[in-house]
Amino acid sequence: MTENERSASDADPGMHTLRDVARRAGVSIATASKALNASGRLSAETRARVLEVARALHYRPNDLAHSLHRARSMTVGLLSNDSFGRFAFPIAEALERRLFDAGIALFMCNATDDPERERRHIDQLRGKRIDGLVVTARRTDLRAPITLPGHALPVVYVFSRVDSPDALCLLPDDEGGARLAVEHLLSLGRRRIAHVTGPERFEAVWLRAQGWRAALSAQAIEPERYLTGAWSESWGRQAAATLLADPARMPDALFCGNDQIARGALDQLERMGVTAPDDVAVVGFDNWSVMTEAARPPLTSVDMNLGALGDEAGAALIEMMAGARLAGARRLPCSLVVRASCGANRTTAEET
Amino acid sequence: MTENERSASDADPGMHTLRDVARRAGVSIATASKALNASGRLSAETRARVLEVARALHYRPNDLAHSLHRARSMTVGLLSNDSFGRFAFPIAEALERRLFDAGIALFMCNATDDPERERRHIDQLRGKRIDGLVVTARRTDLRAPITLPGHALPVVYVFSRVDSPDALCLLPDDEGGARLAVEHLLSLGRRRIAHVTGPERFEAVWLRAQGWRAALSAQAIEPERYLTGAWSESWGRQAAATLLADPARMPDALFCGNDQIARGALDQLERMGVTAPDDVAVVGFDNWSVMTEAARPPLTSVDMNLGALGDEAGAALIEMMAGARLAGARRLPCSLVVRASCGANRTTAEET
DNA sequence: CTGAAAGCGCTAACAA
DNA sequence: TTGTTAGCGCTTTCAG
Repeated sequence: MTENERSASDADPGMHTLRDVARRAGVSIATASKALNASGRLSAETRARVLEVARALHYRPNDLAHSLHRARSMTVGLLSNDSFGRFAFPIAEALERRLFDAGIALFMCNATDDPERERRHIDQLRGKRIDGLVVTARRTDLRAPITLPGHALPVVYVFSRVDSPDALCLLPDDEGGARLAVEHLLSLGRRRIAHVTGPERFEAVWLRAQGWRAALSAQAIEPERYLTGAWSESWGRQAAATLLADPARMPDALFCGNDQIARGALDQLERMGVTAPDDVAVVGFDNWSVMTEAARPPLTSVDMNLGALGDEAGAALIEMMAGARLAGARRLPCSLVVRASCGANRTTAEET
Repeated sequence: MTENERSASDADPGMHTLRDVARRAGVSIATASKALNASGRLSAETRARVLEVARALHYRPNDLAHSLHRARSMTVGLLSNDSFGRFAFPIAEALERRLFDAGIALFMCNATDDPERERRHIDQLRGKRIDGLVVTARRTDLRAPITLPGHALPVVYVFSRVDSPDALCLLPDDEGGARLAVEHLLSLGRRRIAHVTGPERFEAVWLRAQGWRAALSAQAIEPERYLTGAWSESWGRQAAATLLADPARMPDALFCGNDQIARGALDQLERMGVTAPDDVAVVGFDNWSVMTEAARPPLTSVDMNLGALGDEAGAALIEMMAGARLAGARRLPCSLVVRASCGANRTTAEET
């Protein structure tokens, strides 16, 4: 009876069970279990025989049965209340890696801002007996907390904010990131630093503006020339044109709310014969390589360290699954990645 | 004994079991099961009582137990051999939606081109007793087939290609998409259509070039001026400069291998005082809105319909899980999304 | 050192 | 119409 008695070419041979292994090794199921889990006391010879058979049969224990027994599924849900876009993705990736390294599998759930869909996803996840849940989004704005009926499940909100004080929310420190950018411009001697950013209904917009104001005020500079618009290149172009229209009030630096705006602004500067960074320095936000590298000159930008955020979310969830009670809103530091657009020729990143 | 006997504020109350429901409704477990599954014959009164209790307790059946019994986990793995980027993501999203609508949950696995990591992921998925597997990638190039030891599991490769003839591979029709683009340019009267594209080691590069050649040859036009380089804007700029250097051989259209190249080319045209689309029409590939909308003029581009690809992958997998034996490489049609850069002022999409 | 038995939560025969 | 029982695959006492 060789190992290919049931070969992969059979029509759905199913997978071997512990019973198969035990039978073929001539031991009881309990013994086989002990051998495979290295638990209990067993003769080396028996253990070796069981392991040998298991390997030959490509035996893989059934996690479903295991989970049923242990009441722990080693499984976590990742719920995005928006399609996983440019922001949610780096987070999801780092999270997945962290959890996988801890032996935890990740269910991918996309609710696309549809409450009914979200409800059904949560129901499905409850059925799967997930041990934890990560909620993420495209924006860091406030959302309604997840309610898990009659069941205290560890939940981490990442790049997503919730009102409840006992919820754990992991967010980028937008304000600190903005301060970092503006302080860098100040250190390079810029004084008339304008801020061009996105729609004011985004929390990130006013946090970043806050950082811009704080950094300027700290140097006794009055923050003025604050323009909000869309998150687009075309808004960046338009804003730059507006800012440069009056030569008497010409800024010497632009801190932009995202990289697209910054790139549009750089474009417009060039069209108007204003050179960056000599005449006007520009700094963006997001450090999105597609933008920073294509911009001319390459764009200095604030990096939200989304990977670190996802990693931290995984670590926090693992702690919570082990019983820790984590709560509150934690803001993780951003970094500034310096490129040519701000007038320094350093290309290294500096951490906060 | 009210429903909040075990409220969410308890320290990990766990979840209620069918036994709890049965006990509280004063029936046997089997009866409760029948009531909840609407199976067997039951008095309406009993059924109602059971359902009422179940609702009050927020009872959710344990899918793990169910799966163990049915030997079907209603669970599928999504394995990306590269981080989910711009291409894998729209696919993943549509796939998730399709599977979720069929009651199937999706495990997210990222192997990041690391074979050892891939192996461990597959092992984990085997343990979870997944009913199917979707393999995806950032590129459509050939990869090694997944091997599932001793177990015939339905596998769909999407945006990812495998040599085996009995593997099902779903891919975009790159060649057809390119033909679509070039035919459109031809229909607008362009004749000297150059092709600027990415590195030749990408399968997509030579497929698209193939389409470009085929469309031209069909009109008895000799395909010439074929330039390969990086997938970047800066390559697009450089290539455009090269193509326009010799006024005697000036092209009247550029078909680009992706949107970044196309955008770079448009940029360069403008810098050289060549107006698009009047002097030179430009068409891109990918229909990546970040690029097409920021480009000036807005960029006409080929859309690979990645969502449709993901949806189709889900549908195919569901069929296979039901016993269908699907195989072979299927190429799904691309569409052309017409914007201003090619000289037409239509803005509607036309399907292949 | 090894095996028999109970049980995780659920479903499906089969009895009553 | 309802209940009893066995079993999905595994782990874990507890006897032998």
